[in-house]
Amino acid sequence: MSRYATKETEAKWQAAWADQKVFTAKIDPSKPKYYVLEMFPYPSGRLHMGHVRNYAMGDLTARYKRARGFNVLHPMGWDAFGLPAENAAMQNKRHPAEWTYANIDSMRAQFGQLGVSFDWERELATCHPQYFRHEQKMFLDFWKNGLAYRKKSYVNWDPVENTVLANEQVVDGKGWRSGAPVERRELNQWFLKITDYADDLLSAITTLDRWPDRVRVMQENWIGKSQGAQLNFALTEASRKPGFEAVEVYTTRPDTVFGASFLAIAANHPLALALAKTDSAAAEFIAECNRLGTSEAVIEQAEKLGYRTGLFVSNPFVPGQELPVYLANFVLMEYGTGALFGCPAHDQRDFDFATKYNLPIVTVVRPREADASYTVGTGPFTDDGVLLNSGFLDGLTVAEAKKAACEQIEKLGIGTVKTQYRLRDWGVSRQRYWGCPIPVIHCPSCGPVAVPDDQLPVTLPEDVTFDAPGNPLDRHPTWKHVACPTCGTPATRETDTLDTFFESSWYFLRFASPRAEEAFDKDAVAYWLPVDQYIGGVEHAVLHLLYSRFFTRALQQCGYVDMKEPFAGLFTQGMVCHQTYKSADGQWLFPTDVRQDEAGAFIEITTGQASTPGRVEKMSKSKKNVIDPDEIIGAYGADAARLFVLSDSPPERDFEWTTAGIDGAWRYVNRLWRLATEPAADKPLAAYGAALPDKIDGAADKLLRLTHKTIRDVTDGLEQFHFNKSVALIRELTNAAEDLTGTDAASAWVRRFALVSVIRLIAPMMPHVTEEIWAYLGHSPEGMLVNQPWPSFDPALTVDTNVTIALQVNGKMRGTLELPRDITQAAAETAALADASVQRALDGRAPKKIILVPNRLINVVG
RNA sequence: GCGGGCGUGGUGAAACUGGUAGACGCGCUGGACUCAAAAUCCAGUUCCGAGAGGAGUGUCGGUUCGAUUCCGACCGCCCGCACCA
Repeated sequence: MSRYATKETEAKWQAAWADQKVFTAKIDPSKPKYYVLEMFPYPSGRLHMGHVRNYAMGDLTARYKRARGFNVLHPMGWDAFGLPAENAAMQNKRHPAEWTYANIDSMRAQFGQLGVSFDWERELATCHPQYFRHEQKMFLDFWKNGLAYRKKSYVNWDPVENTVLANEQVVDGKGWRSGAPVERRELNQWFLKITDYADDLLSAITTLDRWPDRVRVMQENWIGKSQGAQLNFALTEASRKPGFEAVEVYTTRPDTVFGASFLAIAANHPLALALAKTDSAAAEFIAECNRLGTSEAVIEQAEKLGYRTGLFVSNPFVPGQELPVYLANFVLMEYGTGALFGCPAHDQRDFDFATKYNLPIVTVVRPREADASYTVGTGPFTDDGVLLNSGFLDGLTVAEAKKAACEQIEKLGIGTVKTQYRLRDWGVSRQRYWGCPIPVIHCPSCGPVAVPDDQLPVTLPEDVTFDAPGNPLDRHPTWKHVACPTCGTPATRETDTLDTFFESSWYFLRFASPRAEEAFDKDAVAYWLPVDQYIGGVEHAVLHLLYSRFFTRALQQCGYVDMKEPFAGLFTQGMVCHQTYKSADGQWLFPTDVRQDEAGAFIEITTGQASTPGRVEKMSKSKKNVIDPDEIIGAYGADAARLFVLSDSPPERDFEWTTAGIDGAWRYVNRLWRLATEPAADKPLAAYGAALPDKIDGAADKLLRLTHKTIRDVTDGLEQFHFNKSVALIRELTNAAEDLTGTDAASAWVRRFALVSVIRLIAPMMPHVTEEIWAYLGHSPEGMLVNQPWPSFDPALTVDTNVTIALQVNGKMRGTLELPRDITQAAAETAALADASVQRALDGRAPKKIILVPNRLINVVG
């Protein structure tokens, strides 16, 4: 029995596709275009199984759409800036560029072995000056158009590393590498004005009808629109300070102003800072808050604390009522006005605060069914209800009272109706070397000045060291010292680089014309964009996808492109998981370090000791539950690996890698190969080009009809991203083709038709073995399988002449009947009542009613 | 707490708008081939029951001739958001 030779065959076809430039995309206005894009990878050096799954799906889509007659664009590039390169530089004394480009080379080779249909002529790497020179221009254009600005902002500062940390890099309030407590520090940072587009980004979500609901919901939550009022609480005479007449607060519950019992302001609120100058206890409290860091997880865990300032404000709705002003560690300067009023009776947090500091709790909303004597008890009442103890609002519902309160606020001239967003402007400054330099020069007399066009790109100096903490750009002896482009006096370059989300916010546009002198060739963008199908992990549901949506709008505003939504269709695939194992002393073990003994117990191979199997979790280096794609491709070939990751689970769900699963896929590859090359004596295949037999009936006719049905259903499955169902249908057809015996011409012809249909349907998943079988079966004169159109089906042959109908009595299954299609009610009744099991179940009773669902079932009610 | 999703054999999962639950795969059991093993092939595999038959899609209830599917209550799991004023 011959085994299919994966290595030689896969390499052969990969070379053939490349030689004929099969996947090179060219603009062709006569054909409909289809842009398939998988999120481009960070060049870590090796593909992991998550990549294999992601790119198997993208490649399937690209190859399928090509066969359907689309002009497909399927490019690949590298998200090449980022921290790991700097970490590697520190550990291995290798320059980040050298390390990155070497990684790109090895990953490109791995993609080649997988047989993914990329157009490599469009390859780009974001760390290349020919890429980021456009990005620097964009940044400057954003600045000119008011979409980029500089402001002081609080960051997570690692005092040992001398750098800013992202929130994810802060673990338990400490730097992930240094272990030093993270500080809140105020730095001058560049921001992009994503908030300008908050409302548009939110309302346009409804147009993204080919995006998963959950991603749309996540973006809605992230933008976090709320409607409310901004209003002033005047400071009492005794509390006034120069420049502070009142405290402005934001509220979504203007209906509860009558129930206010305190004001709370952020520790870094201007009033708090003014107060700190004369009040050392307040200054102490503020310093304590700043030690907390800015990570939301940290803030959440911290105890809610207040400091009573001794200042008072007047309640604008209750003449004469004075409310104490607190500094509070839970009030965020970044949201609203950095100040709020507390209404303990109708808000959980305010209730807790009031209880802790013994503040009054005034009930101003009662449940509809309660009477006017209602007061809140052990907790706040936060539902809808009716107002009381609230002067002109009494008797109104919450919604009516909000409206009335807002009108009153505007009439009194103390505030306005205000829509607020949770979304904040995008901070893009990073104190890092391996990123795109921000093309700005700081001049002592002119301030920040744009680097002139003819001096772009600003490139990174290569002679840098990573042996000291902090930013190598900042401590480089010469790089930052330049003359001011405006006045010529000595000035310094901006030493921060851009957040790497910047590069990934426009690469999908650059792919349309990757070698164009301008950032974008207008015709190419007009033809290829938007991306028809974007595929990637759900972990990018908010940041990358929201930034890209904003960026496209910003580019439109600056005249670069004429569109605002970059991704028409989005698919988020699940993670690749694997069982974890621990050794006897509690260390993680690689799956390859563990075997099972005869009894099924897990044994650590090197020590012979028992190993404990743990949960099935996302493959990660730290838990060692990883499988190296190279080893799998070496042992089983790319086709088996691709088939397995597509066949076992719905693509949006997590996928568990198992040895048994890849074995099963491997068996199928070989089975197909044998069916084509060594058919059994009683199961011959017709010769290439054999004429359609005059008569096909019996079992051969059934297989013929099943083949047409399968072509229809597999196509539907692929259109809907139900890859696992399509695989199941193809395997079913394979089984049926193998089950048909007979050496007659009709059987041989149909058997061949079924088998050829199988390889054509599964070719987008397993492109190599199917190409080989196609050639083996004599189709070479028609050209390669990769260039064949998608198989079509004959609707007339997707229905059977006879159908199997379920037979029920009172809704319970009593058997099945083989009947001609579309029989009449009368014929169905006769057939059903003649059935022995129906008579037994009726037990002599007369049928009251007989329900016929055409070609499906007959239900006798009796 | 708010929002979204999910719960089906030993296991990954199918079942279109209510109409034969468990397709397809994995595993397992038995058999064939083999000196033997691997590979391959054949048969079986939801549970109880020898059988007829009965039960069964997280739990309880409802609608219906008929419910994995629709409605109500509950239990459990996953994901996102959250001192957001």
